[in-house]
Amino acid sequence: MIVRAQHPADAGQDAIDLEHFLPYRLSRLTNTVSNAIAALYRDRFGLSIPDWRVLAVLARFPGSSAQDLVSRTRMDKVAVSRSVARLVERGMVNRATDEKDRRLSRLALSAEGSSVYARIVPMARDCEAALLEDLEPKQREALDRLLTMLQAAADELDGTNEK
Amino acid sequence: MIVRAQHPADAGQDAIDLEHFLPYRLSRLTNTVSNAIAALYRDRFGLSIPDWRVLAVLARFPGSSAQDLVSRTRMDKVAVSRSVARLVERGMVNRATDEKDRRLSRLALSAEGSSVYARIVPMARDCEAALLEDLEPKQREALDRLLTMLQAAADELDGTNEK
DNA sequence: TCCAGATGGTTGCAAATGAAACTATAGGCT
DNA sequence: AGCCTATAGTTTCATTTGCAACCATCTGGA
Repeated sequence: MIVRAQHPADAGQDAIDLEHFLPYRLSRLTNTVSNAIAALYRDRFGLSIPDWRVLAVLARFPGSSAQDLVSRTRMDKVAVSRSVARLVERGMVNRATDEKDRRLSRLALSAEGSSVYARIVPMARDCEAALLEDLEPKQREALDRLLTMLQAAADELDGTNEK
Repeated sequence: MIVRAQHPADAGQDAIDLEHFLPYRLSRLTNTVSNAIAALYRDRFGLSIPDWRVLAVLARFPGSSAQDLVSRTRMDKVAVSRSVARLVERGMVNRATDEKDRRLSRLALSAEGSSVYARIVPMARDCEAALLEDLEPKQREALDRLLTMLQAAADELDGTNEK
């Protein structure tokens, strides 16, 4: 059934059109991308996005502590703790207590973890490539700069609202 | 305490640096922005972001059905149902059963809802303005185009992965 | 040495989210 | 009319998430 189209209220400057509202557009884009990618990791490897992020950091920075993961991924420390627990449980990550400071664990990919990671990387790259496919090199540079600036502005926003 | 920096693994092309990985950057940016905005709505008006989205659509398209809200906001229909229930409960939205098709409700802002909406709009605009502050007009246009292209590519991705 | 406060990490609980089942109404087909 | 399927919307349940409280360990100063 076709739902009758509604007449836009003529609210002029006093209304916001979500379709053109930057935060909404960002949110929609991110959700679409994240869902597509999450499906990929989940279906093939039973990994969530947080899991994948942990793997990615450990591949690049073996021996990271949970705290290192928090700062590198910007994930919540609880999310990190749980991802790590899952991955250790599944034999993808090895955990060893640091001898110097017994509060922290040194984490690294196991052979199994490295193997899974190596199989995911091309998929992740393909995803990114598909997103950027229609952008010319100049546009990609522009995107890079814009994202950096927006993130800085957002950090600012977040900081000032906080109190 | 300063955590000892880890040596990046020299994995060359086989590793992904999250900091430069587009889906991750998008996700991070969106989270930062959403959190900042959510805090704003929540603290002042006890509204969640889904609530705010429903208000925004109803302000522009009074008489929308729940289904209209779903297609306009891209929210899940369950989320819409719950937001609407909350807002009706709190007297911000009026619900009336459509006479022609008694399955659907016609929704609209109440006076109270309009008033809250009117008070939020400037805050939302300020947020957006703060994000765009440092961008020149040309850059804003570029951003607009890029977001449109990325969303199209992401929709594509989502569609192809689906099966 | 010993205590107070800071830091690393986990656990418990409550709220948010999503998929699927369910109710109610509509509309087409025989 | 009587049935079958589709649509609108809600409810239920299981999973995810985030905050806060918590335990263990470390560090610096009296």
